[in-house]
Amino acid sequence: MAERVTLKDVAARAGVSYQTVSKVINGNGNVTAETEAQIWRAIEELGYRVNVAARNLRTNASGLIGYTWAPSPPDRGNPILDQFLTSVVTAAEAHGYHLMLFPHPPAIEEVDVYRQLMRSGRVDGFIVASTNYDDPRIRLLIDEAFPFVAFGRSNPEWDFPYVDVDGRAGIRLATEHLIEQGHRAIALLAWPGHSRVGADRAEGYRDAMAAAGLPVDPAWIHHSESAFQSGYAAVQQLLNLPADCRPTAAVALDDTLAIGAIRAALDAGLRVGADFGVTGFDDAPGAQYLSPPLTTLRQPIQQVAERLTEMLVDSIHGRTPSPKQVILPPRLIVRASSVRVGRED
Amino acid sequence: MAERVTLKDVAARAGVSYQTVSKVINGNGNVTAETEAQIWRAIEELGYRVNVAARNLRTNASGLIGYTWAPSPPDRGNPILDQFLTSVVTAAEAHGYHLMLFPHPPAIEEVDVYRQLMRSGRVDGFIVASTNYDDPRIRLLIDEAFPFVAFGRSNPEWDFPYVDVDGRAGIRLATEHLIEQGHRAIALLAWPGHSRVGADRAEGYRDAMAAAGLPVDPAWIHHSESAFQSGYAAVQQLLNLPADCRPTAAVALDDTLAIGAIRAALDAGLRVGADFGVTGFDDAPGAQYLSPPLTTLRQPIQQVAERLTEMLVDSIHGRTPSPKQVILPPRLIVRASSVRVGRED
DNA sequence: CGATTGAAGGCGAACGTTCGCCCGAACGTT
DNA sequence: AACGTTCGGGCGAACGTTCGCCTTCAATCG
Repeated sequence: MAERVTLKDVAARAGVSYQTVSKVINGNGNVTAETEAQIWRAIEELGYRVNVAARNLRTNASGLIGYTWAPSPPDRGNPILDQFLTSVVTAAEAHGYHLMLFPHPPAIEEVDVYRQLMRSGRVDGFIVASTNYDDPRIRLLIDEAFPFVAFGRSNPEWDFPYVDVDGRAGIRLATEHLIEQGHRAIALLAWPGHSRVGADRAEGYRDAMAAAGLPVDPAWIHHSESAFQSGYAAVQQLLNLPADCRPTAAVALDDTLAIGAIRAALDAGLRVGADFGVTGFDDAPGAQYLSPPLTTLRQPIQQVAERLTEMLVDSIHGRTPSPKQVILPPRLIVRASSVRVGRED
Repeated sequence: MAERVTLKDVAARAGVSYQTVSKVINGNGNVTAETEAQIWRAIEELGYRVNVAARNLRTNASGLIGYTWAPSPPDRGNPILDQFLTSVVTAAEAHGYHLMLFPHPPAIEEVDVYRQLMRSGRVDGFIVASTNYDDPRIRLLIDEAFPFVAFGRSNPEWDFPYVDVDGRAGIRLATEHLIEQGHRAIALLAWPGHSRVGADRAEGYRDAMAAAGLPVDPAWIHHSESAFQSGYAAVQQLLNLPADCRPTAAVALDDTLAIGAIRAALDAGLRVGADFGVTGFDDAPGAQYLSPPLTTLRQPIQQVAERLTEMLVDSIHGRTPSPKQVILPPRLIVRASSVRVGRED
């Protein structure tokens, strides 16, 4: 257990007052180049590091950004958590911040946990993910005027800083791509319930179909949990439709559904790509190694993370981030699952 | 921006000194049930939360556990980071700690970053992952007597607390399983270089082969980067061996290699499972949805995380964790990629 | 040549806790 | 009746910073 080196120790060695050392470290204060050099030397020699607890107390800040995320079911990891966290942590450090994780609270205690973290001064700001309509966390943070940035949108009438990926444009791209491949009857594997993200992505499908003048048969739209089994079951049903309204392709709102869809099509004896097109969303690791490799949408996670961090740091420092809202486009990654090679139509 | 509520405010309302309030909150101090109730009421009414910066300064602790991890290449996510972090964060909170992430430092600055974090008092302890022989981080932390727990082993002569998964036993299980399926010529898809984990796992393969009295042809052992392409290339080469020494199965040290191996076998016209057995390691999300589903080893991540956290908290509080070293067995998950159905041999 | 200015750095105070020690009252013991 | 003990709670101090203001001294100016 090493002895703690404080400002006073450094000051004694450099022959100045300890407050002057503080000034040098923080870049304020007028000091000759000579004394400054002496101070830095003393710091070096003693291996001094500022005591963050003391600094935090004095400056009333913590240097921490709070983040939590909904744990995914064990059979289905969060495909982008790794990348996301890496990017956020790196970007945060560049601004002198660190990321503090806290457990995902049950919905009932949700706002309480946020309130406690802010009241106790444990974090300077939040990154709020998995947003939804009427999100109570966002409501709270707006009301308390506490710094935060959301990864995802919420109620349009609420004015708060967020970064989001344009799921609607993404799914539109995927749908257009399938149309281009000659598909006319295209199914949609969507999510259940009233999810902000799900609704947004689904719009992209309708956009593309409408723009191409293609009718949408209600039987083509499946709402189900994001799970392999759901995707599988959905496509099984779709393939049982009468031939005149049987879809030849499916746009899935996420990769997991898409993988189930592929398997169902293969099991039905279809060649995925040539006979039945499938697209996903997320570009989960391994999507490229499926057979056939999955066409999907890749989110610009690193950019998202960087923007989120910059905007949050601005908010923490009392600056309004500009722009206050950012929407980034995903990129369509075309692989074999959606491509008809040498088709005749 | 809400006014900060301090101990003094609570004390004034409850009609006691602020130090008494502190005592009540921390569970020390002798107070009548009556005054205690009054104090708690005042806390409730004012919505008081302790100021962690002040507490940290006084107690010389931060309530934070530091963690970093090597970011995985974009095409291959960390299959277990999500689960691991969820488990650690939850376990830590149960002990009053939070997890602080910091960017993975380049090897050159590695120990410096750890040193700074400890000197500045930003964290009370570390969880050190991806350990290796002669790991400089472990050396540093032992030397400085700073609390930490490793996820993984290092030099056997170093005595420090760790939790590890028994990769050797795991790979042995996988190999034995393949032998049981009738395989005699079994290849090993191993990692390059001098990796602690890689060496350990590879031992399990030799164990099983030796125990079954099976010879190991050096041509069966491939060392390469953990990547789809490596697994693919390795199996291509293996299948080109003369028939009398051509392996009929492969044990891979991780799922990524295994997936490459499966594809190579399929592309060579073999039925994976029946003609050519493959096993992986990690049970990556999606491994069960491959075709064929992948036989693999699942690490008891949640247990690992819980043990790590308990042990670290013990260390932080100056208690020697007991046991000081924990090795947990992985579980073999048998799926179709390694099973010969109705084979005749 | 005295007054003014600006740079260099010292100094006191405060941030909100926790910790150890003290004190008075009440009680029981010899 | 004098004494020790325990209980309930007060009080001063300290943790290591940062911040604003003050002092000193030399250089500049009218």
